[in-house]
Amino acid sequence: MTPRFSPVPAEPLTPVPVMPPRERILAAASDLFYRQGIRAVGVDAIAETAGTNKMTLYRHFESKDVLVAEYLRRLAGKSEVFWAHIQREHPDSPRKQLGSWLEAAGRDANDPQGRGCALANAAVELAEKDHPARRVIEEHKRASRDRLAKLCADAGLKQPEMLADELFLLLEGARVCAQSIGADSPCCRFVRMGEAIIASHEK
Amino acid sequence: MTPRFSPVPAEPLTPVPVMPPRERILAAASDLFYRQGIRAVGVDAIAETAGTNKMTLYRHFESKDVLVAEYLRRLAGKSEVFWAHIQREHPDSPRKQLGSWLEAAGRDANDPQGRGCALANAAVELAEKDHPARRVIEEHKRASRDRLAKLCADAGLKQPEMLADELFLLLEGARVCAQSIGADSPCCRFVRMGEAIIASHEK
DNA sequence: TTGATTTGGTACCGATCGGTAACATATAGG
DNA sequence: CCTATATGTTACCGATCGGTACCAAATCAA
Repeated sequence: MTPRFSPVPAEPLTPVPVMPPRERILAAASDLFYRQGIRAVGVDAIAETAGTNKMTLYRHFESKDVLVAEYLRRLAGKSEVFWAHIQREHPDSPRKQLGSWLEAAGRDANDPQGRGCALANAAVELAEKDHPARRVIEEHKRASRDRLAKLCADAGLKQPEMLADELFLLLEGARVCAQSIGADSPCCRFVRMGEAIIASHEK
Repeated sequence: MTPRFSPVPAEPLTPVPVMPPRERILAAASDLFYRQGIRAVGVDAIAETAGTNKMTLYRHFESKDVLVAEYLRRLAGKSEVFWAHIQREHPDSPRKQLGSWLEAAGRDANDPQGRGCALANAAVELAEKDHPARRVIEEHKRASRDRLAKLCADAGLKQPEMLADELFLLLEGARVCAQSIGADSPCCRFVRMGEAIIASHEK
């Protein structure tokens, strides 16, 4: 059944200017890398999901590895935004900031769709210690832990460095635990544990 | 330079009966999977490392996925042996058993060659929720946490269930943190943190 | 010694991997 | 309008992936 008339020019699905290819690729990569794992996702799949092709992908990212690094860098950036947010939320109460952090972390660790921390997962998947992503991962993790330590100190809690380490590892553990044990796992009690640990550092 | 004489028959490198192929394959897979990651290692590499070939590998394991599952099952078995060990070490002092656990966990989390918990890493790498390895992982993690809870209860500590969750997540966190942050990371202080948390549950 | 079972070796399968060449098309700026 | 730049399309590269067919050599039990 061949068309007898020239087809009506199809209107673009989104009349507003669509995201530029680079952003679409990054968005597609974010989704696929996080949900399926970095090594499990090929560049073809990313290009297709982004509604483009492999050539355009390689015009914007010189290799899959630097795409991975950029994917993680963006996530680290969102984390910065989050820290700024809780600071703006309670400008003069480090204690409440810590509460916000704990609550958000708990939400994050208990997200049924979640697959833990993308940065930590990447560190597990990318064993090569010279992978371009590793710098991003280490810097982000170190910065997160240090921010937390500053918060604990500002909140006037006892042994703030140790408290920060405890809370940091508790969260890292909860996020990886959510992937190994499914439902009804220790990470369901994350917030309560965090509160108990904080309480044990009260003066 | 062609050989002028027929070569002396090479003696086997190990005169004693060598490990059977199945064990060699499992040993090779353990080493490679743990150090490089499961998805990063192909069956060819495993067979070659095991000093055999792909055909023999597939005669003993119907697929790479069941080889992975068996690799993890063995590790879970070694964990059972460890629990039996610390129980035999201090038969009538749950408190000392907990001390042994903490010390061993600390050694494990701070091993510079280590790459964290192989079971947890596998959970991160194998996102497919119907992968044969996932049952092994979940059962092992759940059993570990429950053993720890029993130990905390027997040791007569306050809120043993919560304490077990805290220590469990602390260890999970330390092992994943060792991979993301390199040296000088919170997991260096793992044992001290564990002791502090235990102390906060003292009656 | 015979016969059955277990290995090793090699070549191969289709699929996919990361990455590129070449060319056509669209878009935008002057 | 012309030109430069960004994007789309297609086909391809060599390498590797997980998995198998086939046969020879070794091993072992009877």
